[in-house]
Amino acid sequence: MPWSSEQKEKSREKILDSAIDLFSRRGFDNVAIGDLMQAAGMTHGGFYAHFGSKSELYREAVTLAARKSAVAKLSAETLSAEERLSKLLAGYLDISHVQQANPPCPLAFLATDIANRDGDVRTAYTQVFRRLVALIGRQLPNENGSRRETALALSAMMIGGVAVARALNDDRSVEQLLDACRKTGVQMIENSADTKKPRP
Amino acid sequence: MPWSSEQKEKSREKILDSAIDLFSRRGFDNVAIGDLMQAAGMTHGGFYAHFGSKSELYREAVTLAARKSAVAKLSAETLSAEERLSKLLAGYLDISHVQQANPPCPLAFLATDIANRDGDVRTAYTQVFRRLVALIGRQLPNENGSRRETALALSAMMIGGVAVARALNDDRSVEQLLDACRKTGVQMIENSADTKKPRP
DNA sequence: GTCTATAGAAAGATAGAC
DNA sequence: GTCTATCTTTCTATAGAC
Repeated sequence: MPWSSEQKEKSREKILDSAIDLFSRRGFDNVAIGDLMQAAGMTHGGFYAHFGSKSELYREAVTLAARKSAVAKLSAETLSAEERLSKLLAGYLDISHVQQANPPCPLAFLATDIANRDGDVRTAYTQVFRRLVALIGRQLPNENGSRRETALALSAMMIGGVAVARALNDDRSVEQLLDACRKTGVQMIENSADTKKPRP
Repeated sequence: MPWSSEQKEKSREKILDSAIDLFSRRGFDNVAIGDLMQAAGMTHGGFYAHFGSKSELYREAVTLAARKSAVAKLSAETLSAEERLSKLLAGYLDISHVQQANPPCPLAFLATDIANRDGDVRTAYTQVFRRLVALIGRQLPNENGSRRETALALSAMMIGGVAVARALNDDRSVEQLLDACRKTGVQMIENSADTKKPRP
């Protein structure tokens, strides 16, 4: 790649990184192109050399955020299924994730924000969600046919837990919520291992 | 109440109803005062005779939405604990709720939207969340000490399920997600009834 | 209390210099 | 490719007539 193109690619990545951070933190509407570009070390005029519109950037940012999130990193590590699930639960439902210390999961940080838009961003979100469900499903024990069901419900609880925690105004409630979701998540995984039979 | 004040109260309620509907549908930033007032049958100039600012209306709308939601209505009906829980799960995680056919639950529709703001709106959201958790907790069997834990996790799953469903672009995925959350919710309630003992 | 009109600010997108 | 400057639209909030 020639030097000029290499520089362009670097700028583009900087914009995307700023976008992931700022969109997650404030939502689509509360981030101006000027904010994004300033965070990327440029001025607002240069934006359109990289992206056709703010919405287009949003779509790309959602997809990239998923690839950069702690969840994705976990999928690369060599771990047993149990370990991976347990790390996923603990890491996702952690206060540091809620406070966006780690690269955030767009599913939780942008859920209702994306519901308010149309078109490509929602398709991107849907793909990211499907991937999370599939990842969780693969780690679950497969003694019965409810793996996908458990994976879906577990995903909803994790995403909901973090999304709600971010909206709450009270630190104690946040900790209790995260803790409850972690513990219940473990139980859901254990129950998924049992074959389904009527209770004694 | 004199007639004039009575009329004012009626207008105020119309604005609040429009606010609940439109904020839930589009989020805070994508609703203009003009939209709200038009939906309420007035023009934008009259808004400030009723509310000091758009944010103030948002706070009031969140609280009122909780009181008007299907969840609140359920708490008034005379039902057994099991029936109430089962109706709550089924009604909340229903496609008609996701599509906002019923009065929507602000916890699910506004979660990340509210996380992006500060101050009073988040306090209102926190209160509404606490009330949902308390309502669910009261219906759960109390054989062990995990009622609050289950109530928190169940709330997170319900809210997350609806919030994610709203963002998804694919009807089949939405139905599967809602179905999985309903079924898993029932299991969580059943497990909560068991005393906690090591599995055989 | 509700209307029309408007002030004032912000933001998305474009133009043109370098 | 990035800059500054600007066009244009949109929106919150206010002013003043009725």
